[in-house]
Parts: sequence; structure tokens; C-alpha cells
Amino acid sequence: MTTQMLIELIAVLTAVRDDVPQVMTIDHGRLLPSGPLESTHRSLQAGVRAWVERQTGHPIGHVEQLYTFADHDRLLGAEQGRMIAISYLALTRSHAGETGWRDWYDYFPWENCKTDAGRDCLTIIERLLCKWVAGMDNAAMRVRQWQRCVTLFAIGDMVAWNDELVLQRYELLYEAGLVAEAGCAPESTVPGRAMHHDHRRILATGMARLRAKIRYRPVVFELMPEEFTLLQLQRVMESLSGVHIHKQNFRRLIMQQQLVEETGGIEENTGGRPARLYRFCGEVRQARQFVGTKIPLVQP
Amino acid sequence: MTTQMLIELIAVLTAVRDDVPQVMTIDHGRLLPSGPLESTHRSLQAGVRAWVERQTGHPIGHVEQLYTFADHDRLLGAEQGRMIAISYLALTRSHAGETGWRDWYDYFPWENCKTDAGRDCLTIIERLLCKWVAGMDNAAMRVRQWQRCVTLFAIGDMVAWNDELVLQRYELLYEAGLVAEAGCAPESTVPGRAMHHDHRRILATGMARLRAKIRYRPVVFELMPEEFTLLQLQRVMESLSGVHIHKQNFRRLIMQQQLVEETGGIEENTGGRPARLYRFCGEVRQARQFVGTKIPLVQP
DNA sequence: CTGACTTATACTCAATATGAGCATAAGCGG
DNA sequence: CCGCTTATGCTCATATTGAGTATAAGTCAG
Repeated sequence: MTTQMLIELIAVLTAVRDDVPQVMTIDHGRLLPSGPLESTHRSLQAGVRAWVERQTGHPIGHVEQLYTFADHDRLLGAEQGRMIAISYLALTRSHAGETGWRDWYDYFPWENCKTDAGRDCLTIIERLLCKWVAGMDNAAMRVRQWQRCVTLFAIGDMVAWNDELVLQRYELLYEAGLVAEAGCAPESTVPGRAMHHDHRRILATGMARLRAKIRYRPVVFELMPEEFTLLQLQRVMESLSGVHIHKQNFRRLIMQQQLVEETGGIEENTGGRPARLYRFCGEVRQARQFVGTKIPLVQP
Repeated sequence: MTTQMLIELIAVLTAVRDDVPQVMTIDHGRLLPSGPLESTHRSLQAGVRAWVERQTGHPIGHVEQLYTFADHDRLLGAEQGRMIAISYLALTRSHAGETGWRDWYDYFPWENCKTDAGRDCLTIIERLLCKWVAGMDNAAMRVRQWQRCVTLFAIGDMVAWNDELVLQRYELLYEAGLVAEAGCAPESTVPGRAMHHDHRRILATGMARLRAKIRYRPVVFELMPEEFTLLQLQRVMESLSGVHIHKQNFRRLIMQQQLVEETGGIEENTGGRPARLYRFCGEVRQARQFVGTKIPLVQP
């Protein structure tokens, strides 16, 4: 009846360096840190921590579960039984000169619509999707799938770009055969680095979760240094979400939510007027544990 | 190295009957439908569907993953290996005269602050928590834990009740030794039915997820009949969230989001003026797949 | 048939939140 | 000094939200 199971733990470990969100990888950027659950692991989280630290030498902070997979793809041979993957999102602060870190947007250039490179990538995608839809037999199907392309990739500015749909966009590209993981020809592939197995898909899940979460929980501060200026905070939010923020409104919102307090320090190297330094209010966070970090996001 | 694993699938199957949210149970309300993942199951979701239908005879609709557990409690004997539980939230429509359905609030009476019974229960809890905190040695700990009680249970109306913190509240009561699952004496137990293992905790997870999700995704309609009046929709939202809604504002929000359309039909048995019947707009939902169902919730 | 009571539906109004921009401050390098 | 940068304070129109009033259209008791 019950077959033997192999449980794999996979981590999307994220940090921000020089305003660029990064993910920890192994195998030259082709795999996320991962390994089987062992009997010595006291819990799933402990197992994730153990594997990440063993493979990358990097200790991790905040950890939360993402998703558990057991797809057809993950079926091993009949003798070995089934494979189940439990994925986690982990956040951490600095990382001076460690290897294994890669930019998020090396894997998902189209998610970085703030930059010209991202917009160029979206132009390519739009063309390829158009071709994909045009090649369908069924007219109703064509309409339906084009509608999907339009909403997911905000084609033709009838729909606004939704930064949280990272996974849905990746899955559409996969279905359309435009990513290397789908086994397509290199010339019809969208820009962006591929990964082994379904690790890029898991990375997409983690990015989506983080983009969603920074909007209603003060998790950004897990990625910030102890002291920071408001512009630094804003740049981190922008790079994570891939969307511009109106500076004055951002400050207003952060201040009125009382998530940060002045340290009294001053950052001089701003390139302009010196900026006040702030720190995250851990105490207030304890008291009103469940407030959000609303951010005024603006379209590019 | 790797030990043998037993994967258990657990479902929080929810429906609404007569404006009361209900959960499907087995073993006289002491367990959620559950069973081991078998090699015949094509996927995890398929396994959940199979177990629920086998144990309850009820086919299920919308399914989404909740959480994967592998706590210490779930460690089997050294020979058998470890046990992992993957829990799912499932939604379904009607259920005429089936057995196994139990009210949510039989297990979590304090979550139903709309009713007098719920408010009475909260009074009892407040007293018991007060006693629990008072019995602590460490003064700093006393302050910290009382702060936690105040925010989670909205004691003393400095903090507003947050209906999404179902799990956090249950965990606080567990820590305080006020629920039967914590192995406490029956006389110092908070009202509410217990369950075997950690199934009540999993139910709390499902309730919290659903309460959170109805705010930003049109999932309520999975629980509604084909046609309904706006008051019926409102009552379902209220009973799920356990919070009152301002009637006129609710209508305004639902209408302006264009989530529903008139069927042309009229419901006569309202006890007052007859009401128009509506249906969920599936087509619009397809087009703008990712809009939310904002609801204007009001404190009691 | 009338009046009390129910629910349905339309509309108003004030308080707040949000998006966008202006203005001034305070550093830099020439 | 000027022109550049970023920081920070403030205004203003608009949108969203919370709360209430007003009216419509049924039921039921007498």
C-alpha cells in the first residue's frame, strides 16, 4: 500500500545586496540549496537550516514554508517510491563576499520592469507569446489564452502590471514552451537563466510570496541592516517588487505607521543632503504584532 | 541516512449551511478526514480527494494546500520512521442531510464574536488568561504575555479584534494550558470541543486561511448556491469571518467590483421586501482573474 | 384596510487615505 | 557663486471608506 518516500527540503534563501535582490544557489547557479530530510533533523525547519548551512556556509534568519510538491515529475522509479519536496522561503541580512549568490533577475529578467533590460525582455516575450497564440487551431482557445497573456503581462496597458503574479507568468511561459525547462529550442527561448528540475519554479514561488508579504507584514526589515535611511529602505522595496515608489508618499506611509524610529545618526554619503538614519521598531512590532507595511506602489 | 516516511493527507473541508460554517469530520467529530498517501494517488490533491470521498462520501470542489507538519509529536517509533502531515483546505457547496458535518464554532466558540455565546466565551477566556499570567514568576514575562493576550483577544478595546488570528489565539490557549489537547484538567478548560492529535490546530489553520482569503479573492462564491441574494452573501461572509458587515456599504462594494450580475429572478421569502437574485460572474472573473473581494468589516 | 414590522435599495455626507506634485533645505563640485 | 544631488516638509485634488437617512415593497396581526 504505502510506498517509501523521499522527502527533499528546498530553500529559497534571499538577501539584498547593493539594492539587488539575490538568491543563494549551488551547482553554479543551477540549483537551490536542498537535500533530503534526515532522521537527525529535529524538525523540517531545522532540516532546512542544516542543509543551507552545510551547502553554503551561510546561517539563515527568518524562515517560512512555501509549498509542498509531489508532482508526476517527482515520481521516482517504482522501486524507490515517490519523491516529495517541501520548499521554504528564508531571509537573511548581509553576505560579504560569499559565493553562490545570484541576482533574482538573472533568472527572471522580465520581472524587473523598473529597468530598461526588463522592459526589453517584456517586448521579446510579448512577441513570442503573440506567435504562440497565433499558432493555435481553436479560435476560442486563442482568445482565452491571449486574454491570459494580456492580464499576466499587462500587454497594451488595458491592465496594470501585477508584481505578485511571478509564478503565474512563469507557468504561462512554461506552457507556451518559451523557457528552457520546458525542453524547447534555444532560439525560441525567452531571456533568463534556467535551473535544474523545477527549481526556477520554486524560486518564482518564493519571489511571489515575498512580494506579496512585504505589502502587509514588516518583513523587509529582515533584509535591511541595523540602521538605514528611508531612501535605502525604499530602494530595497522597489528592487524586491520591481516597481517604482513615489518617494514622498512612501516616507509618509512609513512614518505614520511608526514602524521605524530615528537613531539620531546621519548618513553623509548620499550624494546630496545628508539623510537621517532609522532603525526598525522591534518593540512596537511586538505590541502591535500584526500590522502591515503598506507601500504606495506606482506604475513605471 | 534517510528514514522511511509516512505521509498523511488531512483535509479541512468546509461548507456553509443555514449561514453556519461547517467542517467535515469523522470519528464522531474527533478527527478531520485523513489518510496516508498511497502509491495509487496520482498527486497530493488527488490523494486528498480520494480520502475525503472514501471517508465521507462527499465529492469536493476547490482545494488548496495549507501547511506541512513534521513536529516532534509526529515522530513515530525509531523503526517506523517519521510521520509527515500535509493539510489542505477544501471548499464545497451544499450537503443535504449528510453526516459528519459540525459547526466551526463548536470547536472555536470564541471565534464567533457576533453571537452572545461567543462573547460569553471570550469573557471566560479573559478571566482564565488573566489567572495564567498572574501565576508567572518573572515580571517581564508577565508583561510580555499579557500584552500578547491583549492583542490576540482584543482585551480592553485598546486593540481591535482581528478575525484572521485564529491559529495564534488557539496556540496561546494551548500554551496557557486552557485547551483539552494540552492535557489540562477539565475544570480549567475553555469552552469548545477538542479533537484528536493536532486536528483542531489544523482546523484553526484552515479557518484562518479562509478568513484571510475571502478578503482578497472571490472564494466565497465556492460556498454559495448558484443564485443568491446580496443579504445571503453578506450573511455567509459574516458567519465565516465572525464579524458584522455594514449592509449598504457591503452592497456598494460588491456591486462596484462587478463580481455578480442579476439573474432576473426574485427571492420572495425574505420576510420583507423581495430581493433580487444574483449570480457570480465567472466570465469577468476569467478576464480579471486576480481582483479581490473587498469587504467592509465592522466591529460588533 | 390599516398600521407595525420586516427587508431591499438608493442616496448623502463627513472622515480618511491615496496619488501627484511643489517648495525648500542642505550637501557636493566646479 | 551656480548647477547638481538627495532630503524633507507641505499642499491639494481625488478616491475610498464608514456611517447614516430616506424610501420602497413585501408580511402579518387586528
